[in-house]
Amino acid sequence: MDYKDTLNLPKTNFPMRANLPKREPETLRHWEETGIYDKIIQTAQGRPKYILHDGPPYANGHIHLGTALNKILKDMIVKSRFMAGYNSDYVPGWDCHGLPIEHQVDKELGKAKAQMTEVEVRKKCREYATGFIDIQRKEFQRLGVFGEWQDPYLTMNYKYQATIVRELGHFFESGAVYRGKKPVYWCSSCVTALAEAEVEYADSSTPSIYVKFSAVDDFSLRIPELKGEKVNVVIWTTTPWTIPANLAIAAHPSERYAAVKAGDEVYILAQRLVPIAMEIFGKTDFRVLAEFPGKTLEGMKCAHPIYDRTSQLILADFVTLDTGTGCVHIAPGHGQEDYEVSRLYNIDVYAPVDDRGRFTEEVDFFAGKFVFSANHEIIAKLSELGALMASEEMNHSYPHCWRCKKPVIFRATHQWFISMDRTGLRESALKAIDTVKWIPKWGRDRIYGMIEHRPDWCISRQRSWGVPITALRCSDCDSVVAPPELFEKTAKLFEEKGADVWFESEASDLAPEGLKCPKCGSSSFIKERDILDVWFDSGVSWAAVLEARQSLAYPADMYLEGSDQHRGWFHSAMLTSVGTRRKAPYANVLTHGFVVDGQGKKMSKSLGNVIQPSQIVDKYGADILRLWVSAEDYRDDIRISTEILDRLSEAYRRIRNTCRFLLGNLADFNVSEQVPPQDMTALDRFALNRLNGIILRVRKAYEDFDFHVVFHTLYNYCTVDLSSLYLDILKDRLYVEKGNGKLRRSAQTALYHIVSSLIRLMAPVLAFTAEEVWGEFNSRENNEPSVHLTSFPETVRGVELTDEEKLAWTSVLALRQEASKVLEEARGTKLIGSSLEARLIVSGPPEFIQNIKDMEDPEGFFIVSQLQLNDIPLACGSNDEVNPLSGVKIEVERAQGQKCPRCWIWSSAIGSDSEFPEVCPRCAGVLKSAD
RNA sequence: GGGCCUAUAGCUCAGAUUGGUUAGAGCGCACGCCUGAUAAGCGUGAGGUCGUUGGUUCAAUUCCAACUAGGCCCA
Repeated sequence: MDYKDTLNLPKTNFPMRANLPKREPETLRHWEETGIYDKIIQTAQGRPKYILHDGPPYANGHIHLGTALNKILKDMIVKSRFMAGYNSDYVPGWDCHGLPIEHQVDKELGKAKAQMTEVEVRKKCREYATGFIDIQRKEFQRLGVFGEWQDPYLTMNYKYQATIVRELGHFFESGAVYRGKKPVYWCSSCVTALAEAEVEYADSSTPSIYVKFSAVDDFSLRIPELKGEKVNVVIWTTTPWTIPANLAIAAHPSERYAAVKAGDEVYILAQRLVPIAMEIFGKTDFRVLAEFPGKTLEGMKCAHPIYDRTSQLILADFVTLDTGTGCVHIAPGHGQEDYEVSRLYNIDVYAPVDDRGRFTEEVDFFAGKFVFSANHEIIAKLSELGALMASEEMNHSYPHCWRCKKPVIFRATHQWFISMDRTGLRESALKAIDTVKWIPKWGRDRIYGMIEHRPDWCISRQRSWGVPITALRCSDCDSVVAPPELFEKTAKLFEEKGADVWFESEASDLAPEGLKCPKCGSSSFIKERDILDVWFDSGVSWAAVLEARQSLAYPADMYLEGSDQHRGWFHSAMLTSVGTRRKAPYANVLTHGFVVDGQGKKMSKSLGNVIQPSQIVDKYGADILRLWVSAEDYRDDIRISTEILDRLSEAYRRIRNTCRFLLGNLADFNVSEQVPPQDMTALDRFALNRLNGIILRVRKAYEDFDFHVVFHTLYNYCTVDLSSLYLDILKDRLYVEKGNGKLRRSAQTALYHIVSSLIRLMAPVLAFTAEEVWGEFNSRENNEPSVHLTSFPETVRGVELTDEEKLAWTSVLALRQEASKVLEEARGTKLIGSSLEARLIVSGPPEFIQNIKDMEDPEGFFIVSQLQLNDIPLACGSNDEVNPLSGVKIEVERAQGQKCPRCWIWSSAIGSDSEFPEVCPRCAGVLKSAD
């Protein structure tokens, strides 16, 4: 007869194959229909808060793996904090203003834009952003991310825009904001400022000239060899038209410079470049009078070659000696580096060029001339004045306008700044940095260095799509008029009508009643047309979101973004918060690395190694993507490849199948049938003791945000502790023993705790699968409708082990491992196939053997049919602490008797029961009791 | 070019809080077993000059430096 039907084999509806791409959307629908997130919020009422504040992704394009990684990490934190007993409401957000969107809209509009008003363009931008918010929201939700998706924060929301203006007002009020000049890319054909992203580099031919600046100061005071000589400093430039704006010459502080005499003049230039330069100048007969470090030159003055003013010598680290003379022509109004170094020396930002790229009236000889066409005239003038040492044409990469493709210029224009030092912002920010916990801790050094060295924050942009800098200027005296009432009035208007109102209204309508210029008393104003840097928008989210929403709190417990945000959002949030609230907006900052390919290279279209989240979700499922996020140590850059995903799929299947096996063996188990710990078998208690270790370890890992520890711990638990050890041993008892017998119920009690804990421990990572397992596990009990409403498991009580018991398990486990090697040898010689065909003979020291004798079912533990134990006194007399198996010998024989057709264990006692003569006594007993 | 970071088996991770005997785990791979978790389960085995080169030391994969490769941010 077939005894299979008399066994208690696993039974479950939980499918082995996940088919995640198909099943996950169903789960999502279920979550939506049951309002899972609302329930989470309700459940969390009254709990202590743990606020993870979302850094807003930019509302442009689809999500990529980096944003997916970021959102999944956040979700794992939010879910795990909820399960650890916190109220962790998550409000996702989007960054909506800014150039990339305006840029896209520009492209779509093409020439039509010229006919449109600013407000019309802004409307298009708003529509564009809204479209992508909807797309990204769906994409994020598909990943199983929970949050207030129906009420996210958007930087373009009217209320948010109002907050931006209010916070800006606070900066104005504090005196930190000023209007100054700064060079920007400027297209004189489009008559507009350009951002870095709007500039394309193309090869271009320009004149390159060497110009001498004759000394005004007496250089021999510092370099005695120059006594009585006619000294010149020689510069090199590829933009002759900036010579009229020259105000300084920069040398490298530590490089060596030489004073070279050729003919009756002395030329100063970098020592290393002397031979090349002299050849270019056509001077074959020269000698070096002196050599000195660049810093010797600091503060000396030369005469401007054309105009009646001086040009001072300064020092700058950016000076290189690849080309030119090592003496760099500095026009503070026409170059980024020139500008920065000039500020250190308090040199004016001078840019005598108008919007159309023409020299202004103040420029003698060239006024009204377009700068590029003035190049040759300037060269001619220099030559005429004897200042030109050499001139040649040169090909190099030069910035061009992305729209009209014409070469652009660098030109100082009026900009708004937040001063880093006027109100002590830098100092306060640096102090606040040390009140924050940076994870990993090098994050602190990184942001500290940036804030320590950053220039004043230029907050103005000459664009349409953003929040305007709502300041006025006096029409009569040009003073800035920006009192608190103005910001409060505009904020109120914005709340109601949005920031468009600034563009639609006249200055007179925007100015508060009775406003007068504090300088001249005029009441006629011009409104500022610049908009704010979008970093200011997202930077103040702590005010617009954390302070504004009841369910949240300021400062946040955590900001979590990629490591690039030390320069970005962490930075702007810190400055805005310190600037107006005097403290950091976050208590912890966690950073993750970037997603790179299997070789550690960054993903790029040109390398063709880009993987989209949707590809992974469609092929493997979101849970595999989530498993990937959890498996990798995100503090470094994290790799992704098909091999990695395939490995993870294997891991996923193992975890899933372990759950399936557990569920299958609990099919006939009811919680009311639990066996109390003291009545459980020793093996089951041992298993629960292991489970407790896992629970503690995993909970700690969640607390520390060590998700890869969560993954490795749970995965190893499934494979090592459960599948290959405990569950393998347990099969005999579960299948063969009496269905409702104590031995079987003891095992099931353990399995119940295990699966119940496992599901909850994995829920923050495997959000979909855990829910699926929960549905099957909980179908009889109907406690919580969702695993995501439960809490992390507590450790099981009453299964503690004494030190002696622990030691005994260690030695018995070591023996089991060794036994499997011996069994494998026997398998190799065809002595046995299945281990149940074996009889194991273990010989060893009496105390060691006693450990085995004390076991309740030693044969079952080794999964063999018979076990023979022999005491042999210890030869050397001492216990070996390191190796519990010293002096132990294991042998294998074929098991005696016959194979019981029911339990497959070999026994000599088959046939001893007259009623069931085919089976072993144990099975006979079980079969009888079943009747 | 500057700042910060990373580098352990094919893959994902441990590890040496204070340098010290054969550097661990799981997966994958190879081979075998089982066919009562079966598009599953079990076992055994082979894989690493701990990125490279120097230095400190009796001793370094572990400390230091340089270099190489890679990443982020600047220029």
